Amino acid sequence: MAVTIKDIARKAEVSRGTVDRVLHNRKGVNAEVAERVNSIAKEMGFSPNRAGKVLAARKQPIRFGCLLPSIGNPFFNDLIAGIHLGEKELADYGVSIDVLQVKSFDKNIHLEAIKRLKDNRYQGLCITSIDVPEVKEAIDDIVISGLPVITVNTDITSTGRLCYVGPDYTHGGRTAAGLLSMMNNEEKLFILIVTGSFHIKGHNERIKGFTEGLEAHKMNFEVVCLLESMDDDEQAFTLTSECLKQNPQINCVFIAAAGVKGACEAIMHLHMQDHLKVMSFDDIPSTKALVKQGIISFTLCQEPRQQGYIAIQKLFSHLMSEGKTPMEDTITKTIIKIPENIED
Amino acid sequence: MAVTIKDIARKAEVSRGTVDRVLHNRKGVNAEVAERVNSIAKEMGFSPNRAGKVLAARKQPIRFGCLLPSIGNPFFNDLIAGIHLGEKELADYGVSIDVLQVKSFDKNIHLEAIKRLKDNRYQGLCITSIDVPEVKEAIDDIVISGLPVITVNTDITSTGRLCYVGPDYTHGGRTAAGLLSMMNNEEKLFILIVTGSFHIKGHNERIKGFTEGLEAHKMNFEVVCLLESMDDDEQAFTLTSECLKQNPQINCVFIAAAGVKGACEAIMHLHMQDHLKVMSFDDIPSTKALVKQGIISFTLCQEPRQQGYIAIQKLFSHLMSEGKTPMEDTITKTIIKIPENIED
DNA sequence: ATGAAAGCGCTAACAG
DNA sequence: CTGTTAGCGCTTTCAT
Repeated sequence: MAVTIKDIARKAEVSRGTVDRVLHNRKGVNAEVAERVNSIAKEMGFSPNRAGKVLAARKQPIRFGCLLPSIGNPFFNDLIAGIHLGEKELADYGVSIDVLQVKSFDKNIHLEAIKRLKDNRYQGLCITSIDVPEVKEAIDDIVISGLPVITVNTDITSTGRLCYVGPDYTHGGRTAAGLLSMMNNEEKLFILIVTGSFHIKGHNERIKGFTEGLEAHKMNFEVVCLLESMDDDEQAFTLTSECLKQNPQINCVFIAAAGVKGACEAIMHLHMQDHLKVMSFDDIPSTKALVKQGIISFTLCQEPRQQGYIAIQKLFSHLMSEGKTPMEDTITKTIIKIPENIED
Repeated sequence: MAVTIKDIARKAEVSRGTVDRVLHNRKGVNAEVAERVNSIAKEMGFSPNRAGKVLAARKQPIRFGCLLPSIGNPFFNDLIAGIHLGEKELADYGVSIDVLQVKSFDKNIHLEAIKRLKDNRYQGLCITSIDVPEVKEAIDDIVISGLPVITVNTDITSTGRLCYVGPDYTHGGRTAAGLLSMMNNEEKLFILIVTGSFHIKGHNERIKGFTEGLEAHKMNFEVVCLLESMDDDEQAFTLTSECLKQNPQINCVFIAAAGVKGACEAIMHLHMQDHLKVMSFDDIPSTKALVKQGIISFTLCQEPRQQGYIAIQKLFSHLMSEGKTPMEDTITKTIIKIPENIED
């Protein structure tokens, strides 16, 4: 049977209340007593019982807040589903979650949203934002005020955030290169890269991983064009169409971000799908359909649902352990999807 | 705030004890009262609070038993790790787990092990066994006695088991065919299939999925040999060596079960690795190494860790909800692993 | 500064 | 047949 607060109290010859005070570093305990209780607790290997904590805490339910740039971006649907799964599983423990959705990556919108979350007195935050100095400052501000913050999907580096939960973008790019190298029969690759934005680190890392991977495999390749779709399908359609027309030698399209549907429509419009190997990321419904149709050879996913779910679980764990256990980053897997396993 | 037993008691004008009795279908309650309480509970949307249940149940800790044919089969290491992860997460709720490991698939050994589990008064069982009549009977026997049973990794069909947690073997084979079709440049495939046992359904389903998948892709192929390794590396080595020597036209090896290392050693011995596409299942350490070396083109994994973890979580959920929520099967994903993402 | 007691939701034991 | 009570581990409040 696990050791409880009562056991410690008995051994230390104090009351349960005192033990509780010591364990939470609350003021008003004699230093010697505190020392004694602490060492006994450690010695006995005490770890608080979740069920007990949760039950006692029911009077003040736990609330988490999330910030996601998810408006107009179906990728986040699965991530949000993961968040809600976590909420459901923790409902018995009094946890409820608010998701604040914003549109795109405008710095001021994000700063304002973060401020709103801060003012809303949550017990924990879960944030996908942009890695710029102002946001970093805002995050650190929150962390200093004692509120735990987990970054999701996109890290915000060098801040006091608890941990990061999300993909390794470079790894995704490298995996695409690895698969492509297995599929290619020594003919030279003329590659069109369609990225989302030159200013988003994850997109750049995917491209870097991809080209580095091709080099590592000693592939004979040339990047013919590098287009910026601004994660917009129309933009992707227009730019891809033009590029393909002007560069008929292209035999491979690497879509590093959103705009998958637009780029693929351009390809289909020009009836080039049979002569092109197309790779993409994520599996939003339109991408799924394109994989099933065989337009896209494969798409790489990075467990969006798990990202949301794990982030919530970690916030809760952190609260339960009062931050005494260090939090490690969780890097989600790179999942290869082809027509056969896209529905998994 | 969620509705509690107390709320129901007040509304039904009975005591909490009575409500508890009704909710657990215990004898000794006036039929009319029971009816009233039940309808009020339903109406108010009552669902028992886990934390409360768990705390109250601490006097009689929960014990689960598992049966795995894991001795000498490293595949099960990850599955066991998943079981222990579940145990760790539920430790606060008084859950502990015994894993009974047996060697191979001998019917009598399994029957005896199942008997031992039954006699051991667990609150739930998690079983990987063989789908034969005697085992079915033994399982049904246990289920009838009121003990929930979940089948893991290999289903035991048409029994009263709660649900199955594990892969879809056919799907795995079909995915292998899909990937192979993407990698192949129209030359005819001469295929050697190395299976584990002709009597294990999962192995047969993988082969069926594979050949059906190749047909669906209109691949030009011929199965030259079909070998039975008995999941043994030495056996696999010997048979594969002979077959490859006698059939030099073979350019593709499909390893449907264990024996991966043996088969690959035969290939390397004959220096044929550069002329063969090799596919396998699972990612035990030796298989991982072979993928990284490039001997195996890809290996397909079916989330062994998740299988163990989910099975335990489901058993616990079932206990917590007193079996009032129906349990659905969980089919694990088919994960494609190539050198770049094998460590994920 | 510390102890005592109540209560979170649920179940089990006892009392009628 | 049903109500009452105690207690699981923990936190909080009140009393000392």
